Amino acid sequence: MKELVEYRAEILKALAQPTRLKIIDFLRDGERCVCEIFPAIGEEQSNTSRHLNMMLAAGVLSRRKDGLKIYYAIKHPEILEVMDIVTGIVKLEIYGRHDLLKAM
Amino acid sequence: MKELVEYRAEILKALAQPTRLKIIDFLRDGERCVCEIFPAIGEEQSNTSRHLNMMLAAGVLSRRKDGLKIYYAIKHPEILEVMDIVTGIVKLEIYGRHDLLKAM
DNA sequence: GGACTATATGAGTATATAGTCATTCACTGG
DNA sequence: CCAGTGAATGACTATATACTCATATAGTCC
Repeated sequence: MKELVEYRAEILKALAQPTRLKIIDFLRDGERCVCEIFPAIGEEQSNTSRHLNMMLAAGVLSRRKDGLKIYYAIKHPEILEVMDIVTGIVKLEIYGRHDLLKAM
Repeated sequence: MKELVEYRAEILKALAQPTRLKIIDFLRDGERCVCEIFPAIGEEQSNTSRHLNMMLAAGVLSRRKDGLKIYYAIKHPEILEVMDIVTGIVKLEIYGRHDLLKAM
């Protein structure tokens, strides 16, 4: 039986990867189908599909079928709160480092 | 030069692992030395040290030396907010699954 | 049914990760 | 300086991860 700490790790791990972060960012304003997602983030369809399924399994995304298309959405709005907090921490951290000057 | 999305992933990754979550949980009430941390979480000293250093590098922990001992602490209180939000999501998720009945 | 579109998956590769055991480094007090 | 304690690191192993290319599924429309 899975421990609470493992469930927490699973959710955080589902967020802790650049490609998946791009997907989350892209889904901020609402659900999108795979055919919109993978060109937007610049990844292959197959790779994007795997990441989407992984986040679905972790409970981070939800999925809806509509004919041929499959729409994914952020399942819990709290995920976006987490993202905002982490972005804030990054900004704090960046002023203490010397290797990033862009994308602010 | 590292992208913003990579910094975010780095911080989230530093949190997304059971052993590291145990460390974070243990550091909730304040700084602790390595000699207190590794027995508390039930891991080897060397393994604990690696995780601590990893979280330090990611900007999640801070470190203070005092003689022989090295004290680690959670660097940003926002980290704890993230943890609380994720715990809340896990609890929501668990009621939709069937493989966890404990530790609530 | 057949052509077509959207998504998922199998198989493979290269790299990253978590962990162990043994050793080294850093600091302290006698 | 030496013995002892606390923390970090080297070397290694086993497993997980991200990705690619090719193929398989599932649904649509003629």
